[in-house]
Amino acid sequence: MLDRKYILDHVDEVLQNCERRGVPADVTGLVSKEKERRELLQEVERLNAESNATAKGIGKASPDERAAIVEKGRQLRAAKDDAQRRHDDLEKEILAIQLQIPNLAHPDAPVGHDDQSNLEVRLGKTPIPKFDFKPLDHLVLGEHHDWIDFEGGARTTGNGFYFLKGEIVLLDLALQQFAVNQLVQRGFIPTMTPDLAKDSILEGIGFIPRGESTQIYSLENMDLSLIGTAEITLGGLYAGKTFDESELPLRLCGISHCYRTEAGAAGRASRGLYRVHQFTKVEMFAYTLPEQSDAIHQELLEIECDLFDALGIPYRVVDTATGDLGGPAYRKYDLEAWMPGRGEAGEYGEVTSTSNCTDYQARRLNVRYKKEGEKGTRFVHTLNGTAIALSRALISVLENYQQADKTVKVPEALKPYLPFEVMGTASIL
RNA sequence: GGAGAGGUGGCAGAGUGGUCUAAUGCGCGGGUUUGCUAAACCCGUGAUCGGGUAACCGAUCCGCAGGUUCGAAUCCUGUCCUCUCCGCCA
Repeated sequence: MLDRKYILDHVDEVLQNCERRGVPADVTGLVSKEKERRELLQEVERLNAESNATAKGIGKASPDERAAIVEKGRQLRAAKDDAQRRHDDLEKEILAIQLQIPNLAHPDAPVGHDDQSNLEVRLGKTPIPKFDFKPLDHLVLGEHHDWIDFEGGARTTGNGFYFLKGEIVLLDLALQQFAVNQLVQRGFIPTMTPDLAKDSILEGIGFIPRGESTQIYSLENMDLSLIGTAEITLGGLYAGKTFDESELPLRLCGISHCYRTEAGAAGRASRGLYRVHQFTKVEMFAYTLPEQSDAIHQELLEIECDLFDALGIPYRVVDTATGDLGGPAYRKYDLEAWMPGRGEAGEYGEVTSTSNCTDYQARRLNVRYKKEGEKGTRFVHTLNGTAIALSRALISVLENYQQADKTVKVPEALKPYLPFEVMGTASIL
């Protein structure tokens, strides 16, 4: 959510931003309603002040005077209630518009209406592998070794759910440990978060938990939903808090399951583990001072690059175009890993994403900081980034490290966490 | 899940319908006194929103949301959280 004063003072900029991001919002409606609301607010306050003054002297009034005062108070209250009601209705309408207005975009973010305008900004250290055989996709490999069982998932839970079995489970855990260890070394506080969160927290982060096209599973008769990412719980963790300046930046990482309905997202590009209803993710999250957020955003990106460089997986980094940013992000980078089994001859597929949400989420969740010697409090900035999203990381490892005999080598960086160096030889399982 | 107790300013803690729209203490800031520090004494001490060039003025805030009343920290309803005990359970 943008600051209301800022919107009023920068109408043209906000309108242009909505247009560039392809997010329609009735900004001019907000401006006129807000003007009307402020007039009503003054009316309410005037009536309140008068009412306060009227009630004050009643203690030492004679019975006649008392009756007059009560009658006057009654009238004032009726007038106030009426003005207040009109004010509150207006406030609701304004807030509804305000919540639709997306965050501003970083001036360097590429302008464009969709992901076609995303800008490739760099490549990973690992070159795209050359195979002297036709590489398979992860699903073929996974079914061959009985590592991935979508049939079992469908039987027990439904289409889009799966079991991991055998060596791939150890690979999954190794990736988690690798990522968490790297992050702890860099000063991130490791957390395991709830997999459920209140709808109000989801909304604060920028998700819409209920309704037709929601991507969120929610529980019946409760205001709880399954989280789509630990960003939700890590952002909710300090909702309502005022940090001391010295506590920031605060770096957290969270391990959680992630649940997504993926409504209307079926298709060939979603084969196998690429788009599933449940996966595990190690997520980075940071609360920062406003002046720190750009640098921390670069830091999160560097970490994501370092992790995939260390894993020996080729990737490219794209700077996300305005039209593909969604609501909360001010700037977003995606890492797209090379997936040799994807498409006809390999394609890049998104494996991580890091966003600087500036104060957009903090304003909704009311997360502030106080600066020594400064009056008042201001909103923190929040950032998030994927360290490792397990399902897609598994795809990139299986497909890039596969060998002609369908076995899969273990990335050097994961060897400390695994009791084998090659998967699929049936040596230990 | 059941029973009970409680949530008040940075902290502690009083206040159970109108002389205070929050006492008092601690903490914090300033001052007086004073070799220095300390003590003592005096003054001050929040947030949010709105109006005003400004000094300043007004409104709101006692977990949160409603309600009763001319008037609510105080009464009523709902709800969240904390603590104690019981039950259940990995």
